[in-house]
Amino acid sequence: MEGINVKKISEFFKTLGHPVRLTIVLKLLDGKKCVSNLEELIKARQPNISQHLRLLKLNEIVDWKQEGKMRCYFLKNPQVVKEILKLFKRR
Amino acid sequence: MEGINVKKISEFFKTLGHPVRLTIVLKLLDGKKCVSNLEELIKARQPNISQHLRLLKLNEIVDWKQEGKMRCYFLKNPQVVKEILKLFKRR
DNA sequence: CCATAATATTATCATATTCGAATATTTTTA
DNA sequence: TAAAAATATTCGAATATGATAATATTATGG
Repeated sequence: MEGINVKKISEFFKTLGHPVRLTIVLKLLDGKKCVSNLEELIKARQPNISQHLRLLKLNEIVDWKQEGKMRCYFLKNPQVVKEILKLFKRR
Repeated sequence: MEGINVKKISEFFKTLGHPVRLTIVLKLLDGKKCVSNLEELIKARQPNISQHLRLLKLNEIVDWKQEGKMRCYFLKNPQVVKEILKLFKRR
């Protein structure tokens, strides 16, 4: 409890604590996707998706790489996301 | 992704995504505590702590039992909390 | 270099969350 | 049963967050 950065951890959870952001993360479990892919998969507008992606990036949940004219986002650690979701089911 | 209740999962994370609530959860890892205990351990006022405990209860993260004149809160599944925190470190 | 496709940023408004103060409720004990 | 201790609830103001529209930026192909 002493060496623990409560602020950082709670921000991490807060980041996952929004339905659109969580949906993005779940979609990315299938593999990397560029913004326009996500736009088709999620009921949200492009600027909104970009805003959420920004937060996911800030919290080190996703990263991206440029591919042609598209920016493709992917999970930094898919395994951790999978296991967190598994734990949720046992909560 | 189909059988997944995005709303419920994101609310679960959102609940953990507040520094005071996360602190409460971390304190409860040491064992059950009544509200006045938590009041001593956390820099927040009693009504505020009760408000956060209410959310933690609604999201099935904690439960309580009456002990004398005190209401003692405990984690419903400490093991899951421990493992989620462990995963955070590997994120 | 220019046009365009793809994505990001900003400003703004609406809504949600949070905290404190005041008050209510509940439980126990005198 | 009345008082006191412990906790919960309600309300309001301040702040934070979210979505949209409008605009800006960036990268690539021509």
